[in-house]
Amino acid sequence: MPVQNSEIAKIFYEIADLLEIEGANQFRVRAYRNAARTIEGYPVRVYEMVESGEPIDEISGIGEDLAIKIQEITNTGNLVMLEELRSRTPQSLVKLLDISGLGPKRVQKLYHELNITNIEELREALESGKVSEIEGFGPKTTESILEALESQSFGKERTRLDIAEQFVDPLVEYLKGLSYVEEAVVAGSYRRRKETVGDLDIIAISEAGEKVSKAFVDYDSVSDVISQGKTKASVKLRSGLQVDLRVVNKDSYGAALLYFTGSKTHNIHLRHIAVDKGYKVNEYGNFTDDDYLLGETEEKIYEFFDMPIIVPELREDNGEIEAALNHDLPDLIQLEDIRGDMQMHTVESDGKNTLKEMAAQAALLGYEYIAVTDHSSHIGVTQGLDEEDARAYIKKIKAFNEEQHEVHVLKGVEVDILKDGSLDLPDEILGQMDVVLASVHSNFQLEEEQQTNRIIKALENPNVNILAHPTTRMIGSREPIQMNLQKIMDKALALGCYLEINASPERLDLQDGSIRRARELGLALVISTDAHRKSELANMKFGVFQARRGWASRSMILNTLSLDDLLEQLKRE
DNA sequence: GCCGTTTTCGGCCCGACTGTTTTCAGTCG
Repeated sequence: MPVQNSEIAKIFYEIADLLEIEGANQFRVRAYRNAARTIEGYPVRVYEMVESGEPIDEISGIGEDLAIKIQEITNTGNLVMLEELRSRTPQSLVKLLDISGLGPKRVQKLYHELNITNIEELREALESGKVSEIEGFGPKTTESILEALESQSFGKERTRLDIAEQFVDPLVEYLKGLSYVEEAVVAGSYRRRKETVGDLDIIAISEAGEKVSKAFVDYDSVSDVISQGKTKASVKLRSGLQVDLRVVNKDSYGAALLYFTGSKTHNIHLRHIAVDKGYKVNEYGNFTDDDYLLGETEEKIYEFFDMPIIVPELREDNGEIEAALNHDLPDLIQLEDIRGDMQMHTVESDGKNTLKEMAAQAALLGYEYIAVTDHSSHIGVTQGLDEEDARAYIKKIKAFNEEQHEVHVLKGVEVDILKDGSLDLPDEILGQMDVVLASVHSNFQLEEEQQTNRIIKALENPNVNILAHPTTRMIGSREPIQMNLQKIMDKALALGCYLEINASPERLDLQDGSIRRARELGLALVISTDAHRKSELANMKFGVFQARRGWASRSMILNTLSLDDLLEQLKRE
C-alpha cells in the first residue's frame, strides 16, 4: 500500500509531541520534528525510494534509526514504537499542546497530577478549581487556559495567503504612518509566500519600541492582546488572525528581517555555518564574542557568509544554502516575465465577464495574449460548451481577433476528463483549438492506479496540451486526488504536453514541491489564473509566487514566451 | 536522534515575555 510522505511525517510529529510530554531529550524530540518537516516537503515519495532500494538515510536529517523506522512504516503502515508510546502516554494529550499557554511540561503535570487526558477533562478540572491547586498553575495561568479553551482558537487553522493579504496592507500602513516608526514590513511565511500563513510577523524600525508596541495593540481591528512588551507584542485580530510585532533599531533590521522571515530550518542552517566559523547570529545581527559586526541588511548578512542574497521564497532549507554557497541559485521567474494568461472563463460557460471584457483587462495588465478556455458541457453546473456551442465560439474568437489587435486571443477549451479517460468533446472540435486544457472535475475518489491511468489516457489524446489543476486539491477543503504525479509528469514529458500551475489562491495546484520535481525532470509548465471574472486575472502573482517557491526559472514557464514561440511549443508531433 | 575538514563523542539557535516566583521555569517564535 502506497504510504504518502505526509503520513510518515504525521507519525513523526506525533512521536515528537509524545516524547516531549514524557520529558525526553529535547534534541531527540527535535530530530523527529525535523525529520517530519523534511519528509513532508520532500519532492519524491519516500515509499517509492524504499521500494526501489534508494538509500533514504542520505536525506538530510534522516539517520540510520529513522531510516529503519521509515521502512517499517512503508512496509506495514504502522510503527510499533508509536504504539508503545501511546500505551504509556495517551495520544489525546497531543491535542492539549495546541492550546495556547500549554506546553509539554504543563500537559505532563496535568496528566500526572490530575490524570487529565483530553480537553473535556481539562475543562472540568479548570472549572472545578482543581487545576489551580497544582503548583505552578496560578490564577492568571488557569484563567488564560480557560480563555483559550473558550475562544476555540486552538487547533489553529492556517489562513490563505490572499486572505492574509487583505489584513496586511492596512496594518502595515497604520504602523508606517506613526511618526516614530521608520519602517514596517511583514516577515514570516507571508514573506516567503507560502500558500497559507499561520500568523503574521511584522518588523518595525523604531527607537521607541514601547510606543510602537502600545500603538500596535491599540490598532482598530485588534480584539485580544496576547502579550505586550518593550520590543515585541502579540495580538489577535477580530478575524482570528494572530499578528506578532517585533521592534528593532536600524542596525538590526536585516538580522531581524532574516530571523523572522525564517524558515526556522533555514535560520538554523545559517546559524550552524556561523557557529562553525566562530560567529554568533541572532535577530540583532552577527557577532563575534559579544561584539556587533553587522546586521543592517539581509544582503550584508548573506554576503558575510559568502553568499548572494537568497530570496524569501527559497528559504526552506531545501538546498538553497548549498546552492547559494556554490553561486548556483536559480534565476527565478518574475511576474513581469508573464506575457499571457493560459486559462480563463467567460459568460460562455461559468465566467462572469464577456470575452471582450476579459481581453480589455488583459490589455491593462500588459499581456500579449490570453487563452480563453471555457468549460465543456459535462459538468452541468458550469453550462459549458457542447459541440454546436464550440463551433460558434471558435468563429467568435476568430472575428474578435480580426477586429482588435491589442491582445491576441487563443481559441481554447477546458475539456473534462471523463471517468474512463476519454474527453468530453470530439477530436474534430478539439483539433480546431489553439490550446486544449484537460482537467478532472469528477470521480475524485478513484484509486490511485485507475486515477493515474485515466489522466494518462487523456494526455495521450494528441489534441491535449495542458493538464489543468493537476491534483484538483482546494486549500483547506479538498485533498489532492490519489494519483502518481511522477508517472504523469514522465508521460507528459514524453508526449510533449505540459502541466499547469493554477494560480487561483484557493487552488495553487501544482504545489511547490511538485514544481520543483518538474524542474528536475525538465518538464515545462504554464501558470494561469483560471479567472472567472476579470478582476481575478490579477491572481497571476500567486501562481508566480508558487512557481518561485518551486525554484522555477523563466525558461520553464511557457507563457513567458512570445506568441509565436508559445504556439510552436504547443504543437504536438 | 543526527551529525562530522574540531568525525564515533559531545555537541545540538537563541532571546523575549509572562506568571509565579524571590531567581526562574515555561512557552513561544
